[in-house]
Amino acid sequence: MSAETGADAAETAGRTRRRGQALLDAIYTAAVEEAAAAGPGRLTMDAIAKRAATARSTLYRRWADPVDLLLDALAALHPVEQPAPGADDLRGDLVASLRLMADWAFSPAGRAVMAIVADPGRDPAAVEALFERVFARRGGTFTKTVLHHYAEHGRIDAARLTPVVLDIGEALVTKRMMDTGADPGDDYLAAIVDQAILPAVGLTPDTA
Amino acid sequence: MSAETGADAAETAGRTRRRGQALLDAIYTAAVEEAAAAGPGRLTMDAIAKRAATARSTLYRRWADPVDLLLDALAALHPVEQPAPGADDLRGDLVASLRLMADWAFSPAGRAVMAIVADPGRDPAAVEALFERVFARRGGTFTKTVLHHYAEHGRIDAARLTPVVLDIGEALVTKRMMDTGADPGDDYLAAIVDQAILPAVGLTPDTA
DNA sequence: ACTTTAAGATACACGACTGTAGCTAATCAA
DNA sequence: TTGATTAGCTACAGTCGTGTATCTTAAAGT
Repeated sequence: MSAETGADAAETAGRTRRRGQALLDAIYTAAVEEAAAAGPGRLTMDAIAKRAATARSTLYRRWADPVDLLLDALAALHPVEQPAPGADDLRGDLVASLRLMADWAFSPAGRAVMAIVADPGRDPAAVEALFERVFARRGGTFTKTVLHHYAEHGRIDAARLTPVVLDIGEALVTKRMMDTGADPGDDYLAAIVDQAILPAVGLTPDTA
Repeated sequence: MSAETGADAAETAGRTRRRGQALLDAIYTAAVEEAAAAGPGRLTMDAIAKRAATARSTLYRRWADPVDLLLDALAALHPVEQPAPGADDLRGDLVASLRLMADWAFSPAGRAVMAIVADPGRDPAAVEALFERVFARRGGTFTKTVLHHYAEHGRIDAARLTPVVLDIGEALVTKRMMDTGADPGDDYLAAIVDQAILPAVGLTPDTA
């Protein structure tokens, strides 16, 4: 008495029993997808468990509440790709870094993060934990990495790389996504670089 | 048989009966405050009714669900103050318009709107309705009003007032609020104007 | 092989919110 | 004053999520 007529047992769920990392990965993925789909405000242990095809008790053994779980998930998931400023192409590298950011922001993880930080009822401690655990290990923000690289090579004035300037690209991409709900196209990213970032660092698109 | 020993009846609630606009105002205020406190994801008819000191059935007579109610509330509430570009002070007017925006964004209505547009599980139709009903009647965004005013007076090149440039100020204020959770100080608003907006329209803080 | 661990599957009482219904009495318009 | 409207109250069944507590049996470790 084992297999028989049972349904096709979608991807071995139910008959085999996951443990350790495989189980964690499934739970983390489920948590982030659930957060991206419903928003952290509507995130429940129940929904995560269902999506991960596990039992609620399994979740309660490790985490006290859904947000706790979600923070672990965001920290554990594959880190965001890093911009790699390469050739002598400041403008191109900036556009590419914004492309990376937009792709990430549009992923389940990015949408979950955005919803967390925009949540009015957010727990300040949770946001702080999020920044520390998810972003701390990263060198910095997307355009920041690129801008600092070119500042070190003397292409732009390091004195102009203030916190405000380093935020321009990310801020505009974020706002665009909140306004339209869609991924900004490459044309828009290029416009951000040409019309906002480059002027702020004292360059024109031609001289970049 | 009327007053008797009843509790002090906080601000006549319970003994008098509100109708029409007075009741609507109370409900709208409660809805926005509730949304700002809990986030639209956690917004319930029950909580709104409790906060407005009315009965759920009163709400269900008019609205089908909490978001429906919230959209009406945001549309009905006092519109956002308009920036009034005045003297020949572009920089000062820009800072003032960002101050207006920050104050609004930090109000219950602003936080509710921010949470709605950042909600991953948001209903696109709701967001569209929000923009149409709440923002359409306004001339435009905060810095946009100011920038167009000075463009008409020849102070800045109208060709540079692209959608991206018109969004810079609002985007940076929004991001700052999401990052810190606090109202950006006037110093930061001035930095946004000096380091991001003015360079983008082709001016330096001195020439503004 | 045997033992230990813990995933998975129940079941349970509890609370919160839902949507509907019915009643009463306050408010308004005639 | 009279009648129509409807705010405010109460109750209800139903659903969903919560934590906790079992029990079984796979999947490790020895």
